[in-house]
Amino acid sequence: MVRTLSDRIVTGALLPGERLDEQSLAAGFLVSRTPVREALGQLAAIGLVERRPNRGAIVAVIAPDRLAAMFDAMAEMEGVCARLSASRMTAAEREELAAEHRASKELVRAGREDDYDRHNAVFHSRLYRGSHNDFLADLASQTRVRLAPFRRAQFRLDGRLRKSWHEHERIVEAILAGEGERAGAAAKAHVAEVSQVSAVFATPKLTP
Amino acid sequence: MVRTLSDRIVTGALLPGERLDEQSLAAGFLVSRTPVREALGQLAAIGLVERRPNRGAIVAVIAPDRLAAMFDAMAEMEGVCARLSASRMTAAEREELAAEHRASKELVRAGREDDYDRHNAVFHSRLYRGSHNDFLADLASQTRVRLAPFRRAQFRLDGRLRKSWHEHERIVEAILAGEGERAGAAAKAHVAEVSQVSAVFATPKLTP
DNA sequence: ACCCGAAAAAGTGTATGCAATCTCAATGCC
DNA sequence: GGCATTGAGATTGCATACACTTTTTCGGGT
Repeated sequence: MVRTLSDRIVTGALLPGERLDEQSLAAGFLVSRTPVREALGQLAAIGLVERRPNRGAIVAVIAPDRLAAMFDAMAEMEGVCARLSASRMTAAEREELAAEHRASKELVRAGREDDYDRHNAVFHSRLYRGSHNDFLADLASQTRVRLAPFRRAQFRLDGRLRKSWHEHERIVEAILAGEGERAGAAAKAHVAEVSQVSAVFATPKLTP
Repeated sequence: MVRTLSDRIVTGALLPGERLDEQSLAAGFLVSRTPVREALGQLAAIGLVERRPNRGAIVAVIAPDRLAAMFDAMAEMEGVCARLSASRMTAAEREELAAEHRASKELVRAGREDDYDRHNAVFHSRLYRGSHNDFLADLASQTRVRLAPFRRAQFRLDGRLRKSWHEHERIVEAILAGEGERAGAAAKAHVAEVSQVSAVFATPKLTP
């Protein structure tokens, strides 16, 4: 249930600022309000929803400043992960990363945005796991999830798909070459780019 | 109430592995089980307690591997914060940091471990805030809290107080000089040292 | 003496009910 | 006409109750 709600927020089925009424949710999930409340509590702790005392919960709406900070932090974390990946990934991990990256070129050529989005998620996940630090990887994944609502439609932008692929290319090259610093810098630059692009979508659609 | 429980875990009043019985807690706080459950849910989301379905909650007991990963990640995060602090801290922030650091020398000389512990918390907090990235600072603080139960008694060790102060010294020097890379490296080294020292206390006292 | 199994006890997960608080709108006052 | 106020409706927060799972204990058998 936490999973379901989390997905709905991440995929944009629930927009930032949208009200999360306990009763409606309870009715929707065919359970009572108690487990709903518990789920909301957990989502609030994760940071996906915001709980205002006696005033109900809403999908977390993030101030522009904080959003920028989150993207900055994300860039730093991805940089660290990429740097560590360059020195710690096994040969098998490197090959898988490279293979999937090569395969994704076809998605770019065909302009299959949704498929590339899925690939992108896997790519970044590989980067996190490649650090061989599960905690850091979890932290990075979590942050990525929290940013998802604000990064969603970026691939719709003209030429973004191709640019994203080339940025990935630089990261992969550096990792394969075992050059940690360069990989880290490339990953940081990649996220910074995404941050720029995503700023367009940052404005919440509904703020009643 | 989340705060209270969190404090008890961090300060070691509740040890890792210890059982958190909902009824007892409810009785202790003079409330019903419902709010206790909610608090436990939040603490579980933060990672301070572990919830096993139908088997109750315990204070989070962390596997040695994961603990090592957490300290590694902590080192990277502090490194990033220190690097950013070197370039972003205001003159006032730099002065406060340096002033408090200098003042703490007296605590070392007098061997006042508890006071130094408090100073240490403030010092690191300043480092996080100095990054001028609230999200990153929050992330670092949270991780620091989660590690607290395993880092608690480190200052009891012989000479650790003095060593800690000298490590801080290097960080402060680099930040005042505006040398981000050096500050980052010093902070990383500092946490790595703490990690080493804390490994001694990592073994959970009770695993029934 | 040890092990296995069943029943009781303890404890968690969920549902429901009630009190407190907030929202919103209509009304009265300036 | 605009603004504060008050009441009704709606919603959250907490307490209690019950069903279900796990654990413990006690008895019997090997």
